Amino acid sequence: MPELPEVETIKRTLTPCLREQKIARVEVYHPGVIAAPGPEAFSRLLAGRVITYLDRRGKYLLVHLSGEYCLVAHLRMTGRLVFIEGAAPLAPHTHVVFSLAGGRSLRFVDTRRFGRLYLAGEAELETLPGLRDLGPEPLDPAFDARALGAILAGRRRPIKQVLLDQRLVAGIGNIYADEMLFAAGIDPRRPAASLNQEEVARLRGAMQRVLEQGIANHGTSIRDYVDGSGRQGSNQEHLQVYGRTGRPCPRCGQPLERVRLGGRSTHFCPRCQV
DNA sequence: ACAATTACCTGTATGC
DNA sequence: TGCATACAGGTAATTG
Repeated sequence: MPELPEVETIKRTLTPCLREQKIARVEVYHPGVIAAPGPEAFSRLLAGRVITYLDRRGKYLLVHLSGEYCLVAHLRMTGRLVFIEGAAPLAPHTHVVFSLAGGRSLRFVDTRRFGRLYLAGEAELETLPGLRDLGPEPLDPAFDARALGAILAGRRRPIKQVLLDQRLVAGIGNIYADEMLFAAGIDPRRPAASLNQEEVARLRGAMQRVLEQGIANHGTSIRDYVDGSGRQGSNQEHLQVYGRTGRPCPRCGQPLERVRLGGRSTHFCPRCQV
């Protein structure tokens, strides 16, 4: 499930394939995945535009286009954006095909159809619901312990739920939230405001380390995630707690536990995380 | 203003 | 074997 490191990896793998490519034609096989504008306008407005560069904001992928337009993608759970070299048959659940020159294409594939594509003018990007209310980028150098402390201050919700709230910090999902709280040695159920200064500093460091490791490993492929070239990442081999209920804690050997927090399964070590 | 809950989706795993 | 059910979870919308 694409979180910040996965979307960053997709951005990096797609960039050399898509830069300066012209979109010749757009086929929409499932209109429901186009959030805005309507599916016909989506195709019509995209045709003929040249991809200038790719960007990421939180879990959103931004494909900047000539003529001050931008294609925005959110892959949610099972969405994939993959670059295809030749005339390969359409994979099941292919909902949109962006045809490029020379038989190449960019394809949006999403089994569960949670993912959404938006086309917007550059000027209206800041007003897109979702993008508009995103919190700061956790890998921004400006995101220091003081910035994190300000976000946590006065919040009584469990720290994990605060980390998952995209309006407070952008890009963190269920897997990396569990991993960074383990790395910081903090119980995911603790009220956010109960963290002292030292714990906030530790968490901020853990957030950056865990996200950077995820990017270095090209993302976590547990079920569906693949990068822009269709390749899996390797970070699933480095997970310490996520999906490891009952197995020994890598630090102390105590069996890892799972609880439900805000409807999400939450994995942690009852001894190391206090 | 904030917090908790539900709808959206389908493939996979599990229980009987 | 076949069927029903649970589960995965990010976000928008809804309810409290």
